[in-house]
Amino acid sequence: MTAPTRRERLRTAAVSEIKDGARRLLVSGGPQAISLRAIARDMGMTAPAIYRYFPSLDALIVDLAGDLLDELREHLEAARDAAGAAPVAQLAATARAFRNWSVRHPVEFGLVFGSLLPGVDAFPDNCTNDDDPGARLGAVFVAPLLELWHRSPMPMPPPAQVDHRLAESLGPMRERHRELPVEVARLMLSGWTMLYGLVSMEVYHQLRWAVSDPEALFEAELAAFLRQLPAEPDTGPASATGT
Amino acid sequence: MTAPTRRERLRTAAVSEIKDGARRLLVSGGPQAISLRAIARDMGMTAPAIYRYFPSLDALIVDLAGDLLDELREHLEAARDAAGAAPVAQLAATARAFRNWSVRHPVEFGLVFGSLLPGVDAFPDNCTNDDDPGARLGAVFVAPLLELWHRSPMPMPPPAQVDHRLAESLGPMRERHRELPVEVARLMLSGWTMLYGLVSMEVYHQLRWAVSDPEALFEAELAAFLRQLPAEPDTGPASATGT
DNA sequence: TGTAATAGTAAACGGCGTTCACTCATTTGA
DNA sequence: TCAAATGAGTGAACGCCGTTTACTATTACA
Repeated sequence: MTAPTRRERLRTAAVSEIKDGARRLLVSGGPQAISLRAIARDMGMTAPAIYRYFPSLDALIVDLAGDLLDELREHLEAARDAAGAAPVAQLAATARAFRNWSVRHPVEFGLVFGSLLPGVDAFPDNCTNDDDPGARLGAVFVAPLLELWHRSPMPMPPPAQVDHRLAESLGPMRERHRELPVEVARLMLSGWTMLYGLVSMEVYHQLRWAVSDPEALFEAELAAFLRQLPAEPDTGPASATGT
Repeated sequence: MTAPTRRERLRTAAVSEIKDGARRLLVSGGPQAISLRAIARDMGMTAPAIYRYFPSLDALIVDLAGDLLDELREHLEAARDAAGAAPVAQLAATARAFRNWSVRHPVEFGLVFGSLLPGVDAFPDNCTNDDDPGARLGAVFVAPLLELWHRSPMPMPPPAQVDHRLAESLGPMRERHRELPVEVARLMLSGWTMLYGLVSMEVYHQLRWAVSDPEALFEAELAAFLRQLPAEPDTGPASATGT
């Protein structure tokens, strides 16, 4: 069970070579440019050979999208872990990392988050599945917010102020993260919406009519969001979110 | 100059028949399903004939996207005009109309706002061109906000609180709408980002992990945004935003 | 009435996803 | 050890696709 057989090694190597080729095509020519024949050509193979590894082109693209999502999540987690123990600093670092990756990988961003994937309804309707792109990324943001809440739950708006209908609607999220207060859930979703919207518009060049420096807008909105959070109690002398 | 010639009538009829076919294919099978051959087949023609009307498939799709954007804008303007004269009610109606159209036309939404269009960098980089999708829609929201400001400019945060770098970055937007105060610009962008992000995620099914009733979240965020605005001074007896 | 522009066709080129029948090397098990 | 089974890869073919080219009617106009 431990050592992969020779066949298995070759197989995984082929799979990743296929995905590498697909990503290269994606980056250079957009999602439309991904073609089995081109991938096979780059590998010195014929197109039907790829069907030994993926049942269809769409399946390959969905698989690639999943990999990209993992890559993004690891990027975020690395930034969070490098930001120290203060939840607010972690949140800021994660948000900045999300923007950085997206701006640097616009086509990949479009594949993961943009429109409904080529194969009609791609990312499945698993309401309660961890494979959801939003869910897996959301979790990275939920953790620091939740810790912040545990440290000083005061300054959040009281539950009564959260609309009853909204509170009921937050069910799926609070099932996933047990003991997540409604106010924290609402705050998290509000911040995530802002982040997602801002980065989407920047990546798709839909902010150029309004703003010449998208990073300035991003930093302003990020600061406005962090201002809603309680100050950290025990971080020590200078809680630099700095620069 | 006034009456279009017979040829012109036939031509515009053919153009709109082509676009109708393209949209039908778009709705039923996504952007990938739009093909010149299928359109021509539906029209009882051959594919090359379409080249008399559009220089390429990509050009046709870009043109269609422009039409969809106009349709959306007219939908918003109709909702705004039906909401009475109160700017806050107009804003609320416009935002709800944006969500309604998008949810009812998810594929069209994806074509207009999603990812970078099929033909690489589709919507051109006209920083100062009115054809920008964000710009044309943004204008619908700017007007009521600006009028609200003129009625009672008090409750906005003072200009000093708006970051200097952000203020400079808002140049393009403020050139387009003359005499638009920085605070109003910032508030408008903040609301538009929220609206765009929320609707995008709902349309692309990226909220299902968190929320069972997206409309509840939408209404909550909309209410939170409107709460930032000053109360209207002179609307009369009951300024019902109601139902 | 004759000429120029216009709308359309048929055929062809190259590219695409996918299927099918086939070969060949590798692994497996008696 | 040797035969059977499995896996990887090929080549040909089918039916799509966008686009170009040469060609034919039809319409508009002077």
